[in-house]
Amino acid sequence: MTVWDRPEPRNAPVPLDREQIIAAAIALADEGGLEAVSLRKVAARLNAGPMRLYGYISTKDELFDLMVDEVHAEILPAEQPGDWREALRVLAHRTRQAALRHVWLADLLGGRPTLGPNGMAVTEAKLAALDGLADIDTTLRAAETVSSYLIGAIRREIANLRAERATGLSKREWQRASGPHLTKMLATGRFPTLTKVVHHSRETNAEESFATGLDWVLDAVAAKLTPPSA
Amino acid sequence: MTVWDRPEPRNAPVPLDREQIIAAAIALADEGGLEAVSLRKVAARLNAGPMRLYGYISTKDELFDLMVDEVHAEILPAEQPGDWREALRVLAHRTRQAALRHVWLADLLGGRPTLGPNGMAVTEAKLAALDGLADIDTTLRAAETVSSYLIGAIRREIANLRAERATGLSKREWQRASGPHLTKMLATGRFPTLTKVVHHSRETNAEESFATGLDWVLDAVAAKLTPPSA
DNA sequence: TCTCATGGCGAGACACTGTATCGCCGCCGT
DNA sequence: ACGGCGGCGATACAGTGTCTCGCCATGAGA
Repeated sequence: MTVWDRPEPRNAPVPLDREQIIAAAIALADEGGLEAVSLRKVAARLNAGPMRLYGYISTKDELFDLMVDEVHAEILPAEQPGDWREALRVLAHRTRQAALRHVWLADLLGGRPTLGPNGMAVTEAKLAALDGLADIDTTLRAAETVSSYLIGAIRREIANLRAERATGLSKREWQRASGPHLTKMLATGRFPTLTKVVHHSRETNAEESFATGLDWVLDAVAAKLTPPSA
Repeated sequence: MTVWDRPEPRNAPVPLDREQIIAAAIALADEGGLEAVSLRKVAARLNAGPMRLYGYISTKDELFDLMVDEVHAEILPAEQPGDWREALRVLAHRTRQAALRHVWLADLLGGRPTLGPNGMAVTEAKLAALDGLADIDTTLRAAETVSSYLIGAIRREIANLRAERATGLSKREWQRASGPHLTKMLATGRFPTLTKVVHHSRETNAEESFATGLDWVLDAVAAKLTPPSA
């Protein structure tokens, strides 16, 4: 065996730490979705063998948790508005934007408790915005209600976005032209209200829908924070 | 080769239709979660080879869609209350109960548009409950907002439930005893509000939390359906 | 400077996965 | 009784997450 066919002693012996692993995994997910993330591919991107990762990570789910936490760092704004409502609104919109940048986030959001440092910082920010405006239980319920709406709305939006992308058409076009199944379903007459809505509703802008629903939920929260009797 | 070692001409030649496949898949998922559902195992449960399923199903994701739609059949109540608010409340609670019966539903809810007949029937029911109480766009927005809360709240609840089950303790116990990570995190002092909430909030009942948040959202919807000016 | 022990690393193995291909075999029509 | 057809499953393939184990490069000690 000559020097030439002997493998290099190490392929770019990058020191390799968690951050790099997470970054590589996120890059992979951004490009090809969550299912494109395999430990082998993440390792390959770092010029390492698959088993090397297990020094920094103990399971694939743990890697997903770390990815989610990393994105939560993007979500937390530099500075928070003093107004609780504005603070929650900003947090919500930043979460949505992060999900649009990293569509795979929708698959993970709400799937596990967020115990990472950044995720907890976001939770803290939500609670802090509401702190002192009502008793603790109401504060907690308010934060949870807003978060629930957030998770559901983002998931729905991304799900629709993917469906549209799959057919490559706008929503309106999609349901009319490329959705023969839906058309047939509606034609059965078993869904009169749905049919009416589909045909007569305005062309919807996703961001506007999100913002409107969010405002409604915030209205509801506001009503509970400042009880009408007080 | 004798008769004895020759395989039976067919292992219980069950005619096999979609319903059975879906039922088998749901049973598997109920027992071992979504990841316990593999085409091989589903087929085995029906005394069939894996490839047999492809006559009724074209991909695994499609099977998941069918499972979700099947559960939506459990969700639709026999009869709907006339009161829109009560109708939506019943629908929401039935969805939650279905998710508690089939925890894997939380992983799928909101992940793809619901285009199955039962899923669409549920959507129809939601819209029908709100029909005529406002213009079409408001109706749609209301239904979507409630659905978003529903998806997020269920996902969060199931995520927590799984985390608790993993440690085998009650929520309170969990965060106090078995969550050394969390304890350490809170001890850093970077999450003052969260810490306060964790220590001072009431022991929470999941169903009550869900119901309360739902009521808030329904309040918000009610306010939009009957504008204060009218 | 030479040697030895240590431990990080990766090759390989294992038990699976979803899905495509293809040839057998039982059944139905003639 | 025979022939052709078609549904079915064995087999194959490219992948997956994770475990085990032995190599080899690096450090310490003589």
